[in-house]
Amino acid sequence: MKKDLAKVYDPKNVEDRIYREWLDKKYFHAGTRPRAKTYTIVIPPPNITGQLHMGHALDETLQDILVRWKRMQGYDTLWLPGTDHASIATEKKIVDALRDEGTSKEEIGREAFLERAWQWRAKYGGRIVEQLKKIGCSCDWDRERFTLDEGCSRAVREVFVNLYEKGLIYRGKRIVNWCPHCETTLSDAEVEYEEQDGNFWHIKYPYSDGSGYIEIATTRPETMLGDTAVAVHPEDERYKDAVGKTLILPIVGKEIPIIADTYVERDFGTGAVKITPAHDPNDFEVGQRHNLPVIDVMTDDGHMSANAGRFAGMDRYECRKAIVRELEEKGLLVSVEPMKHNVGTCYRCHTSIEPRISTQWFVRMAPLAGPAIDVVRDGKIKFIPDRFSKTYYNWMENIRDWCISRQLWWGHRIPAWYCADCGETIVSKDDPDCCPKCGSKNITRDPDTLDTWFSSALWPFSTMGWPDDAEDLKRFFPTDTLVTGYDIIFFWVARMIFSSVEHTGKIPFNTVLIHGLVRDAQGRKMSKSLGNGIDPLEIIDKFGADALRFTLATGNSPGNDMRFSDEKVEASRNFANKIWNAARFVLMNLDENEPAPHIPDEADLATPDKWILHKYNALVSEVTDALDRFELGMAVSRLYDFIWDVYCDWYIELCKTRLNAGGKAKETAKAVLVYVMSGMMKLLHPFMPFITEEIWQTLPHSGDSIMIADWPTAAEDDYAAETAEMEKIIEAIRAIRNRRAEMNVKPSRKTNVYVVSSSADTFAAGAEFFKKLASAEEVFAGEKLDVPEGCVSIVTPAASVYIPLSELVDFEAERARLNKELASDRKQYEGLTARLANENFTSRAPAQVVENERKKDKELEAKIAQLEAEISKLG
RNA sequence: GGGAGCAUAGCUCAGCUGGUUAGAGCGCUUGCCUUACAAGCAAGAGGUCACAGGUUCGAGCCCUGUUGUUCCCACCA
Repeated sequence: MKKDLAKVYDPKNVEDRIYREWLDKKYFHAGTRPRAKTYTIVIPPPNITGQLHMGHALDETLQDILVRWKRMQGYDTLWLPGTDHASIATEKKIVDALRDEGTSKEEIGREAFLERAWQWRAKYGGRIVEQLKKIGCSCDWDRERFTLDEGCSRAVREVFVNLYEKGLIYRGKRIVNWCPHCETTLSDAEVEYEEQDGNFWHIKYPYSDGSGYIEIATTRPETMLGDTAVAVHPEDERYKDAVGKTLILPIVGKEIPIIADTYVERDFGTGAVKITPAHDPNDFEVGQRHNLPVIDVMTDDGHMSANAGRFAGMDRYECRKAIVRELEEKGLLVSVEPMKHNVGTCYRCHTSIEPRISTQWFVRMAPLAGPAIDVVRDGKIKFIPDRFSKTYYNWMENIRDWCISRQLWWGHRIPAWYCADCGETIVSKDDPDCCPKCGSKNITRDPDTLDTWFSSALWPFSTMGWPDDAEDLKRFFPTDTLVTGYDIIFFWVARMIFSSVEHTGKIPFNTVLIHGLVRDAQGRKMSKSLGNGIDPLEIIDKFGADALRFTLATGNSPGNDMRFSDEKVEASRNFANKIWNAARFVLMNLDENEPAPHIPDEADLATPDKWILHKYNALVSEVTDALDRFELGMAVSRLYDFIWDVYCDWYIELCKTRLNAGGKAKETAKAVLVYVMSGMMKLLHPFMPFITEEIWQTLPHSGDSIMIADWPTAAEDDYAAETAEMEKIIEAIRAIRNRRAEMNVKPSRKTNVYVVSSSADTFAAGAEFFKKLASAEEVFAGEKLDVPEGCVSIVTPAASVYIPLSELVDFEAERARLNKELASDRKQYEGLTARLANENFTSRAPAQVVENERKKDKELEAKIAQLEAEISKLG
């Protein structure tokens, strides 16, 4: 047995070695307990472009805690890992690389481009996986998946074709969110709104007949090049006679009608709205109602198109300036009103979105949303905390059709072909070689790919072999817990739910554990642009993975953000070190060939043993209950308190005398120390896997790894009486220390201790503890006792304690102190007595509560009597 | 415009279904190198639980309102 452990715990000597052992022994592998119940988590697949950031670290830590805990409870546990192809982000990396090489994706062509992307994935896609391993993730790496691998791709195609055949996927011309930088559409969820300073330009639109003008206001003057009408409210008195007349569109010079539509708000702006059907969703609808022409004045990359006439080729913002300048020159600009407004931006590159007419593929959401709402409403899927179900309902109930086609190459290519001869659209699971309608070979495949989130939406079942009736799917699907941040509910969680319900007829998971964001020490979001991100790997390097995990688990309550700072990790590191040293202490008292952890014969147990076992049993149920409720932060802080305050600060100290004494007493103390320490390590293992394994392996143990050890179960004990006795002693020791500290008595100065108490036997039996922990020379205990003159008196509910320090006693101060304590106790006693006299309280409060109050009342009564006696002794 | 969260010690936060005198970490004060640990030990100071009402025998916790703050959704050009 290895006992010469270093004084300071060094994670670097431990973590990688232990992780490798776990891997070698295949402990992460699922499916090895065929008769056990399953517990399954699928990882939220990190992007292959990604570097592990603090958000991942939190997310993975929480998942690993759950998975390790369930594994120890005997479940056949699967944590399925994998990565996401992240179409936009990855494509951008490749495009950038090509640009640096002086070429472009168009130049090298689709096939070569995809080859590059796969190379890129091979090179960098594994990086994040290695980083997950550093934090100790117990994923089943044999089942690692990728959203663009063969199986996932087959599922995507199956789903697309099924939905198309059911009429739930359609192709249509709609206003979409267009990112001019990424040059693709985005779904509504992928647009982030930012408040920006802008202007409200008021412009004159003259009547064609020369009878004056209508004033309109716009925040995007460049779009006027695509105006095809001006709309007013049908009941607006001001424009009653204008409807039906025409205006001359300034700069363009073309005639446009004035139409009436209830969409217009009379009270806003001038009450007249320019209608640009190609660049605004509302205008598009107005245009549909009034059969207006649709003129797209922009290009894919945010420049003005040929439809913009002489402005063609100009950047959209340059064009805006040019238009305003020209309006001003022509005297058509009435005013410029500065205003803040929300501008939609691309969630990847934060370029302003251009609403734009386009023919795209959409998922019809209304029929999918209903059943997806029901499974949450019926309690089949639970959000933790529950308030996020409201967020979910709100989104699902108001959802619009989902634009799923992307003008990208890296992704799942849409399985649709168009026949050049008859115009047929062919959507098929297998690539067709001719048009099934007219037989023409002249068919071309849609060039677009699908939204990345379309494939992630299938993740819980596409990774397990669906649509086949695969073994894993049968055994591990539906999964159990999904752990993710609240920022991703719409993108992913909601879409997994409706996809799974639609395609498998089952819920994808029963519980969604939502966590918040990890912020910096000032509470700011960690971001690249702010440069305030903290690299988890650096933290691991500096403090160890266990310390990082402990910090993330401790600071976290479901759904809430947390602040991260080095100081917090330091505290966690110190805790790891504390455990390490406690283990060192236990180990240095052990002999060769100690038996495996066990509880000694009850007859041999000393009071502190029964006390710690009683508290340990309570701990086991508290920790397990907290985990059952997904209160991981609660569970881990209970462990922290027990290990540090109960086991280290008290139990170890209480054992020292017996350990020195040797013999049977030592054997018993050792056994209980080992038993409780081993149990604590098991309870802590999900949170701090490395150090607990290292210590568990060093302690006597049975089995090969703490990872597959049995999760402790709380034993029934009847040690309540001994526990109460021990607490009396501890209380008295604390009181003595307190008095000595107040009087500045050095620990090295020993004094006799006299304890007068009705529980004198308890204190007599605890004499060794007073000697060891309260600087006692000799301990005298009795129900009545001859106490020397000139003692300091210390009153606890259970005892009056006297220590002869006459020369140090300031009798005036002593009297004042006792009186102060008496006053405070009396006040409390009166409150209690009043409460107990209240019929309303005694009859309505639970019996247990009343009982506790009575007990407390009696204790206080006794203590007050003692204090009064002491005061009168002082004269 | 709609919805949600937060407000507890100097700082960061716990406080589980309402039940003694509200806790922790960090910081601060005092004393200790007590043969596991100075990344430690012992003791201590510090809070009218944002504010105002209400329900209750009892409220940090439940209800109503107010203030401050953060976030999400919607997007009147």
